[in-house]
Amino acid sequence: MNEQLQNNLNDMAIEKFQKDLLNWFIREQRDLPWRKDSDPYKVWVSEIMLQQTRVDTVIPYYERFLKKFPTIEAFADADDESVLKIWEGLGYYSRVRNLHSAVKEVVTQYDGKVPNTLKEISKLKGVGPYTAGAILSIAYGVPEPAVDGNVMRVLSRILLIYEDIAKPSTRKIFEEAVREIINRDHPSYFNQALMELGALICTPTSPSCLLCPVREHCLAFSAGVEKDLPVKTRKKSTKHVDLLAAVLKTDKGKFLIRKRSSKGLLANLWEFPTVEDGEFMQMRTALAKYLEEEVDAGVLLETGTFTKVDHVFSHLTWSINVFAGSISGDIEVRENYLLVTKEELEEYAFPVSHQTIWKTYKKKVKL
DNA sequence: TAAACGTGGGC
DNA sequence: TGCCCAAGTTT
Repeated sequence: MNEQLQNNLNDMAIEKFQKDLLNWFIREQRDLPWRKDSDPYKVWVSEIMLQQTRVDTVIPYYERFLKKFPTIEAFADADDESVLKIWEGLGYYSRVRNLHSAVKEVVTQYDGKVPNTLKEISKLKGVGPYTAGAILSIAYGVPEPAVDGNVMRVLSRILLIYEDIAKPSTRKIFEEAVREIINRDHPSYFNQALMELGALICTPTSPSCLLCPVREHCLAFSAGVEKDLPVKTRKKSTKHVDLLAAVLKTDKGKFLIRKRSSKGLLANLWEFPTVEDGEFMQMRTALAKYLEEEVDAGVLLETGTFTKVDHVFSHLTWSINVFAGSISGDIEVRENYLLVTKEELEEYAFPVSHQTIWKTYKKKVKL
């Protein structure tokens, strides 16, 4: 450990810090659905949902999820389509694929009991260092660090740490610090209190230092540099992709949808047939011809696009121009395609961009 | 290590 | 509008 950091830790009144922090947490913590009990399965589900996702967004998903899958066995038995559907709109869909896979492993290999050791729990898919520490401390009372973005922000200020928190290697520095200051009698409260402080008081911009229960321990506050911390380099800008999509209806009123690849972006979700808007595909007739080959049937697209959907991901943006059209003839769709009624369509999981396409289609085109 | 991986909210 | 941010993990 860096010598300056070690000195700062040595100078810290750790017991007083713990007491101030824990008392504040017990008094001020939010009433959140995953704080009603410490069932390891429920803690696990909540921690996966909360990765890179706001509390307000997670709450309704968490409630729905546990209503549908109340026990670890119930979730283990779920089929892949319903698993994806309940995650629809939450983003980072590999989270739920990994969670499902890991839960099945726990049920078969650990008799349904979530492992309580760092070594075993860390082997589970989707359980990284943060989530491992969170489950161990919150569900089992094990004094492991659970270092997330909140903890790095809070401790960078309290301990005056100028390491770049955008770098993967930096997390270890904060884990070492937490190992020195964690309250070993109440690791669950301690870890949650650090995160809660980051969420409510020690916020990224304009922290509420005058309300902070541990400001007397905060080196950044003493030095008046709390707004300069944490140090975080920013990522580069996103790429742009132009797409063409088609909402196609048969004369029997069914719609053509397609399952995305099991790898990469939005894996396994469903979408309206889409192509990149390259040199060959920029014309409506070229798109129709392409679709005809895909479904081996006649495809007729309307003249103009009925909507344009712009969607921003964390690492790229899509601009989708969307046509409405019809399919006719003896339709034999390929493996990953499906013809469904409008009611059936709603049972499948779509990315938000294609939900938007569907809503617009229903509103201004035919339904 | 850097990049991929979603979405919605705040300013 | 555009950029940053939110209880990260995988490759």
